[in-house]
Amino acid sequence: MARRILVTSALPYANGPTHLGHMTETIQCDIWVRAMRLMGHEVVYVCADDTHGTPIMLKAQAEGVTPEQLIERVGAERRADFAAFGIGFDNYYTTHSEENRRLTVRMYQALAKAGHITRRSVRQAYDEKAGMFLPDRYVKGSCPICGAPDQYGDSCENCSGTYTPLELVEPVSVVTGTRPVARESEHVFFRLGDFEPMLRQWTRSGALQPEVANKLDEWFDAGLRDWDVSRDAPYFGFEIPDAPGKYFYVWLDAPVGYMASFANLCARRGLSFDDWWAPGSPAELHHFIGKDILYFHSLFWPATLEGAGFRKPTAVHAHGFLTVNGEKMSKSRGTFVTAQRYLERLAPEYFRYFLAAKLGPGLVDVDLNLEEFATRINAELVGKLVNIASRCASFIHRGHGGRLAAALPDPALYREFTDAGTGIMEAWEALEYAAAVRETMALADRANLYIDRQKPWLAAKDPARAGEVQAVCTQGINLFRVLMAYLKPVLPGIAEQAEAYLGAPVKHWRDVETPLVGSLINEYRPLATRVDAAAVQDLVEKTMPPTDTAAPAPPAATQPAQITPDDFAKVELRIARVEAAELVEGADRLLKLGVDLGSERRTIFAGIRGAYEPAALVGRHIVVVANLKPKKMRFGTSEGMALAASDDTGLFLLSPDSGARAGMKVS
RNA sequence: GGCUAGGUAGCUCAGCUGGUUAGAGCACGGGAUUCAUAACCCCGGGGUCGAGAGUUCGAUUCUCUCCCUAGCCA
Repeated sequence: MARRILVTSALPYANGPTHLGHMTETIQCDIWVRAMRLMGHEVVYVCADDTHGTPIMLKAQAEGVTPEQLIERVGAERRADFAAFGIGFDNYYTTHSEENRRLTVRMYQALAKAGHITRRSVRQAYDEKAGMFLPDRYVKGSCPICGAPDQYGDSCENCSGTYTPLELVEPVSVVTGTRPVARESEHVFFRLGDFEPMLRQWTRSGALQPEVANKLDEWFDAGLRDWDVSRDAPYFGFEIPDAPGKYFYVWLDAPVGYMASFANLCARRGLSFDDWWAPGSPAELHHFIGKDILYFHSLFWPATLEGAGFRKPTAVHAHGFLTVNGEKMSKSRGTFVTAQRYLERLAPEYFRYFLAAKLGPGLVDVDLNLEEFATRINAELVGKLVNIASRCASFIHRGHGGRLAAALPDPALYREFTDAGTGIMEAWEALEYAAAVRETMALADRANLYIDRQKPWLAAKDPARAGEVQAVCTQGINLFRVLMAYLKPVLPGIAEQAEAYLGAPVKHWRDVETPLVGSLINEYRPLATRVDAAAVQDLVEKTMPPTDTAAPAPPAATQPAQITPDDFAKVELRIARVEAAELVEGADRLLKLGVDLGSERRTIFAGIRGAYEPAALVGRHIVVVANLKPKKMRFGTSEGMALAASDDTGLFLLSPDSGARAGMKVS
């Protein structure tokens, strides 16, 4: 029976670039969405930028732009990054929207009317110079408990003690560096405790992972406190209707952004909002979140929904963080990998595959070990899976004009593959991604073994056995097709290419229960290529060794290996004339060059924006690598590489002496 | 400190409600093969299943204590 499912991934905060941590979240969610669709369910997948709050306001100030300009820019970057990684949102919206304002106000008023809102005065740190109240994290000072210096205003990293900013010894405002003063202000509170019986029941209803429910018991035991949902001006957010100068705390309107994004989609797609959000709605509501925001999604969110007369989530799926080479993502360690940095080096679906191979339903962190990443892609994805198609394709083409045999020689084996589908799809649904990938790859081993046993390359030497060759390879290609269907949630792009190659789309995973026989298939082109281990290692920045010794690093510590003239001859260098040059929207370092190579025109993206004005390049002759494999980037495909010299003092394009013409070979 | 997870081959992990000589992939050693993107196939070495105690005819699997790791504590 087809289910109706609304899925959300957590709203990324709009204050910085998208990184692989964000991608981990959305990819897990996107795989689930695609899997559920492949099972025939109706799924709507929405997300949005989380745009309100003090950090956004201050960041915009620091950049000299308005908050609206900041979130507009970040939003555009986010959309592009998510699209590049194949995240198939039905809608990616923003919490700074009219729909969100309307729904947040509606929720607040309903809560107030039902008596779940209360007000009282609180004392807070106030920065007189900036004229604003300071969030806890914007006050630093020495820990009042253990005396550790330079601690945030909420808790101590040294002794784990918690306190308020006003208790800090020698407190300092992070905004202005001045000493904050205590000031009273009336705040609006949500009475979370009103919902404790409902929450206790809901958390054990199957909506949460067992370990999460255990965790919540701890919070129940500690007692549910009122939740402060207001902030004083200046604040970037929605003003509270009956409290001028007060704004809704960003965490109140952020999850409402799920509803707002959906409402915005309703208007475009003719869906009924209430069908999905009214109490008792038969539609399911699934939230995917990071474990850091469990508190908001498992307590405040269901309580505010219930109190305001909406349905509650069917499930909240929390996941762990992404670590890189066993360490937290951190700028100082060089392990902070932005989506951009990844996209400039590797194919997005490789990351999707790696994650799927590692992810389970729990809260454990996933480690991106770069060596393992390269191994899994090369050994599993390319060496095992894609290899099945690759090793069969040529036989079907050479002897049989691309036509598959009329029947499978081993229907029982095929049946084993299709029978495995139920279990694999169930694994996707249960978020047991690693298990699903493991089972699929075990089947890939069997497919390779089948081909190895049948040895079509031997039969191919005997014209009388042509039918056998065709049959065996038809079997192999069909086994491959089944496996691609199972991995389609993870590898939507590669799966589509495979479907195009076979001329048979897969809309439902059961579509592959019927084998593909007797039909023509297209010319095989590699569906995935091995990754270069160096490109993978380059994801993390080489961090400078500690400079305690103050000794300068020895120059060129590692000499590249020597090469032969033959090695050099592999590189085709040619003179090119720059015909056009332009800035690339959204890329800080790139220029897009249109170059004349004598016999043809090429587009090349070069990371030289910092050193050259586009206009100054037009008409210049430069040196390019002409036989470089085209590289797909987010902005287009780069069909070569422009050579330039560089070190930390600057970057300089190479030019030939006058007389050289476009297309000339350099050797 | 409290709580939540986890500690199984060099690495990443699988082992459901306790039951024959503890498994897979990668890595490593040997062999075979050449259709395939040095891919694929066969064989092999390698583990006191964190430590100790208990329950049991029998525990990696259950109980307790301890050690270690990660995370959470609004």
